Amino acid sequence: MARPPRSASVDSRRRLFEAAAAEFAARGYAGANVDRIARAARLNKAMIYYHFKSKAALYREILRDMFTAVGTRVADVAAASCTPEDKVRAFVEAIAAEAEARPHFPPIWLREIAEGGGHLDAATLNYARAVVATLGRIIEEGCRAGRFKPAQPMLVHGGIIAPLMFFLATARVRRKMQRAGAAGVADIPPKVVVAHIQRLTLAVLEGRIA
Amino acid sequence: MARPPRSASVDSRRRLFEAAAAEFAARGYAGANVDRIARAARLNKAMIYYHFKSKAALYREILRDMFTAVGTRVADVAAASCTPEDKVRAFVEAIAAEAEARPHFPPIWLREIAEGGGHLDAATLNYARAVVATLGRIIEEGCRAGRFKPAQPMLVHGGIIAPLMFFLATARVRRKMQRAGAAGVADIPPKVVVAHIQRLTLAVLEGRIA
DNA sequence: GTCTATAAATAGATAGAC
DNA sequence: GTCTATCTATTTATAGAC
Repeated sequence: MARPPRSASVDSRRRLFEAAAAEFAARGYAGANVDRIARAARLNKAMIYYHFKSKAALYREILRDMFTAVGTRVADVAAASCTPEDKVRAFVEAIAAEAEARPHFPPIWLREIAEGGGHLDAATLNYARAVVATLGRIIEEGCRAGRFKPAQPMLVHGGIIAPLMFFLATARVRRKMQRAGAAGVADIPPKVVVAHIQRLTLAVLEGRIA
Repeated sequence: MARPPRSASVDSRRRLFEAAAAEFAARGYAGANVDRIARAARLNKAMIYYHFKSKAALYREILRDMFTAVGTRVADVAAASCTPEDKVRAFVEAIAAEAEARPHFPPIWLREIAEGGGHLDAATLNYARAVVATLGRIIEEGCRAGRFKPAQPMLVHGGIIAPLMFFLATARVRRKMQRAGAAGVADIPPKVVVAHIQRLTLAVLEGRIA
């Protein structure tokens, strides 16, 4: 006996959300086309305006989803009871995991950086801010424990997310370059990148790179 | 006695090029508006089509200018006669210098990454490829001299340009976050970032981060 | 070389039927 | 909730005068 089907609209809303995320990732906010989004979701334009207020509102919802997911996840990391070193590793791992769960995440994040955060409303900007602040607290804790040297949280944060987003977002271009003849450019598994960034970050925090 | 004025069109072409670079950096390819570009250059739309074939061709020319500038500059670095360590430092410095000379450079580069290099024609893609290859040769040289451990050129390259573009491109967002209350987020001078990345890269190549 | 005016296409948003 | 049809604004691109 089949379970009573949930309202079809819940599903169509989710399909539109997914399709929109993919479209915004591939073409950016301005380049995205609501008609194409609707068709990718096997629906039509009008349904976007039924479920969302506008193209801009739809985009903001995707941004909020992204940044709140990362924000709450790293907050959990900071609250855990383990060494500062493990928290740093978990911090990197957490961002990578959220990014891998959402393939559209890295391109959209990169674009928002390029845009100067023009599409971020105050609340979402706050979540982005909180991520850096969380890392700052982990660093402080490590300093108090005598394991880390003091460091600018923003500098460390950039050192983590920039290469992470770069490698996750460039998988496609790198394959393109590989086909064009560059050797050993494409086959760098995410695991390797994450491990590399974890080691790098700890080396910085422990003052081993001067 | 005034020098005979060069043809006015040379100047108007350059003005359009500059205005276009700024527009593409701020809004991306799709978000850019040829009318706005023309007005920013104190000219009109028709002049864009007089000097350039199309919006797409204009954009491609900006990309080519960017990547050829970096490509030839790092080629000089690799050809210099100095230690591999100094070449690595100069490599980072060279990219930073070209990026600082063109404020539109980091945002556009970030967007191209996000886009998967969709706007890069074969020739320009080749220049991007050449930059990585050049770094690869510097690494090899260091390995032969027994100073570097073998490393994936692409991994090292990403570790350089990702944080570099990130910090140069985020100056604006970071100021926005600072105004919203985050402390010590905005005031990281480019010099500090470059020095940090130079040390980081050398630590990786010398096998000091494992 | 530079301009105005306009053609032609595209895309965000809504009305209204079912 | 979902669709078709359409309105309206925007925008790339060109024609043609000066």
